[in-house]
Amino acid sequence: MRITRQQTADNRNKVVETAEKMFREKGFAGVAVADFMRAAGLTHGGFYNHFDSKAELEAEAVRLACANSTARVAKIAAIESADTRAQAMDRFIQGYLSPEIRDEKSARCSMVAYGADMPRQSDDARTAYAEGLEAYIERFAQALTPQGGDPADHRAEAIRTFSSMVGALYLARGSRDNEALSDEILAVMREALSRP
Amino acid sequence: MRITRQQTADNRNKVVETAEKMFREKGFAGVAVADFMRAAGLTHGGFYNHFDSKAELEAEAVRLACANSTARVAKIAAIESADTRAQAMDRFIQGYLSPEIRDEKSARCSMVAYGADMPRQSDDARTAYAEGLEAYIERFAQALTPQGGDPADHRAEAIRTFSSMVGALYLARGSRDNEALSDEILAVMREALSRP
DNA sequence: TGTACATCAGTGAACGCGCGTTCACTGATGTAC
DNA sequence: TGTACATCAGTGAACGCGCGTTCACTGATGTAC
Repeated sequence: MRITRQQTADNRNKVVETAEKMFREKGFAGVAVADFMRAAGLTHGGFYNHFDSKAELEAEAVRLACANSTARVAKIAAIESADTRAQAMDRFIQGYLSPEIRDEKSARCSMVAYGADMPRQSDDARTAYAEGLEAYIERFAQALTPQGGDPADHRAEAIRTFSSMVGALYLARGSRDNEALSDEILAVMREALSRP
Repeated sequence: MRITRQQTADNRNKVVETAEKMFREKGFAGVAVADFMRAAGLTHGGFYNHFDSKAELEAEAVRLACANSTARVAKIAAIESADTRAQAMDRFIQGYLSPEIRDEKSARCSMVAYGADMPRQSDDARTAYAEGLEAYIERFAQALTPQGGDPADHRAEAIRTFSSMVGALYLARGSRDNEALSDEILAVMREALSRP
């Protein structure tokens, strides 16, 4: 039963978006082709009309996830007023380190979600991650730059800040069984990174 | 062919140690029972004389890895002279953030190696990780404490420092395809965390 | 201390399951005229 | 615009492989006497 070109394109997007979210929750190996196809409202056989292999989709999922994360920071970087921008950035960082974000099943941050698997992923996926991180840090630096400043001067600050955030969220997510410790890590880092 | 009790115990240890190292390189799912048994010089059938399941071994691997990592920091914390201790800690941190450690196939730091998989591991493994991290941070705080100081006062500093280290190593390992970026992240954090 | 038997760690074939991928088929869309 | 046929996305059964786990067997060690 052939469908319209539009429907075909929509289906493909739906598959990528659905799989991407599931990968962030259960990892690449934890989600079968049949799983995300079913979740996208399709059957597994048709997958290969859109992709050569599951690995190809995984790379595309990384690209999409990085683009989404970068877009979120870019939105902050685009704020005109330096004060408003700094406030938005502070909210972003404090939110990033909140128990709510930690407790989401699908790791919200693509860099946290996918970093661990990169050494075992395809060249394509690894390149997507590395390029995505570069773009992300660049936007992050812009978002941290005061009115009229040069983002290049704030790149090291972006790296320091974002590394701390990633490490804290990573450890907090990994040690959720010890709630006191996990909460403590987040609280210490929220305080350390709060921008008064 | 029955073997001596000593040999039995040795074999079991060999299996745990071998598997633990392989898990850090390829992840739990990336190493089959037959793989690590062969690497340990045995055949796969005998595995179940020592463990109920692969999951049980995974939990034991996490326990061992955390104990090893904590022991390394404990060794520094045990140094009497505050100056020597501070120097050792500085070397440890600078080494942790070196390209050499990043480029090792098996992530050296247990917390980095296993954190990402914890949300999908058994209760047993998750508890081992969470308890291991608590012990690690406690030792880390001791190692950072100057002569006669109270480690409790340095716990927040330990969390800040270690979170930064973990985030930087994690991102650097994930973005190795972009060598300039990966090196830059490590360099920025070595500088930020150097203790003059 | 010596003997006879029970124990049990190691072996490797086999089982069953899940997964990625293939394939023949369907039928509505897209296109040539 | 209407008709006839080709295309191709979707379907679901089937294939082949790898993996965790089981099992019958082996034979040296451990133990009871």
